[in-house]
Amino acid sequence: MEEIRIILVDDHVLVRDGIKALLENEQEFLVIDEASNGVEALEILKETQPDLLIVDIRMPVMNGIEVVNEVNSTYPHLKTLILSMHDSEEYVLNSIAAGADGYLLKGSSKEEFLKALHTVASGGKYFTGDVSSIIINNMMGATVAQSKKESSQKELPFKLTKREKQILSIVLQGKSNKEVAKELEVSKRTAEVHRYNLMKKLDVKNLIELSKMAEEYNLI
Amino acid sequence: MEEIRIILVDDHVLVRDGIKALLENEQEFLVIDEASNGVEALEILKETQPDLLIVDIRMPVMNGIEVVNEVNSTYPHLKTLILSMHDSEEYVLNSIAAGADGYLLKGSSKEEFLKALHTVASGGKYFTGDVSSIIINNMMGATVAQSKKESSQKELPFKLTKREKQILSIVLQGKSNKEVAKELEVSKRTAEVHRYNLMKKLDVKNLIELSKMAEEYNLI
DNA sequence: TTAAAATTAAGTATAAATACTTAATTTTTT
DNA sequence: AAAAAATTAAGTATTTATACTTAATTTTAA
Repeated sequence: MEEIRIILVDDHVLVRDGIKALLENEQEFLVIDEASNGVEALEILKETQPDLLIVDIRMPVMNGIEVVNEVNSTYPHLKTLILSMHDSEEYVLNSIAAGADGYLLKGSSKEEFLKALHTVASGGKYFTGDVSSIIINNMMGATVAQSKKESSQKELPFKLTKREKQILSIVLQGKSNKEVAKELEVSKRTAEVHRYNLMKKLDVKNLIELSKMAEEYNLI
Repeated sequence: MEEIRIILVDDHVLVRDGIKALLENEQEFLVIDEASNGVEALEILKETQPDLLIVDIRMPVMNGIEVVNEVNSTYPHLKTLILSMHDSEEYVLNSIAAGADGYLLKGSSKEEFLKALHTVASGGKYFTGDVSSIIINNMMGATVAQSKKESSQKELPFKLTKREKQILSIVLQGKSNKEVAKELEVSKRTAEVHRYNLMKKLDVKNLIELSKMAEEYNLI
């Protein structure tokens, strides 16, 4: 196995030196260059392409997340590991969105650091367990949603009749009363009344509010 | 601070004994009971309620994920930490869906184990970095989507003018042409024309389609 | 088996949106 | 400075939605 070529990007010399010292004992990693800010890093990348970039978030001129973003669109195969002092939601989520392959806190142990490097270098992701609250909560809110607390859906402060739900679902397809009427084989006036009644029940005064309301309470 | 009361759920005596031995040296944790499968665990919970459950996934009679699921709907405040031999996608994702607060591999270090316990006990989530590939990849597919490969947004097959975008955003708040006109201090007829033009550009024929389109191309 | 609720649909009136066209001003780009 | 694009707004006609009320049937629940 060839060694993994690394570029360090951090504005503190001490941090870079520390990491270099640490990696000197590991023959599978080779620090080939270093930069003290994002712009410098991108300059280096024009000439030398490493396998992995270890990037600090907070840096002058161009921060780590911007670097990752840029790297990701320009050199898609280059791996990026964020090394941050902070576990803020903003940093973590933006790192993921930017396409970072890993996220470590500077307080991590040497063992975890090396494990993260190996994982990321071999195509995996490594986000320290310390930031999993952020990731999982974001994931839950976005996709799986509830599960803890109340796993049932929001209680409706109103009750639609069966027919009204039918009309609602057709209305939410963008159909007019005339079209609703044709589809359900009733008079246009009937469709109008149902629509009128259900909008009154839901206390909305236009289609936009209606569709939001329907989504919120996942009617239909 | 009171000690954290724990119940161990694992079908291997040796594993339970190992964890007990490990936690005996930590005065903030107290193993109050143990079970060798899910059903047994739920039986115990009817009488004693701990703060935290450490659960193995593979168990006879009732597996760990089912236990977590059940615990989550019956005792929502009880924390659950999955201890697994495996980092399969199925296990990890199902654990999250079931509402587990943490996920550790049995190969974890003592330090990580204790950190995970503390994090979970205090209301956080702790998913070991070893499983972050799974979580992040799933997250990307589900929510953030692209970022690697093509990080740009969908190309618009049409171009709205600045004014049209303004009108659009107000229209999407459910406002009528009259209201749009008042807000932008133009005549109602002007608002009508803008609305007409933008709906034609977007090739939609009602508000529902318009709001879907706006969401899809994240206009506004 | 009644009473209550739901479905149907008409009447009446007003407001709003749709579907254009034409065209005078501004603003922006070349 | 000229051409192109954007903003403004009027005209005209038709369709659709809103805002009710009243009321005849059906269906459902007590």
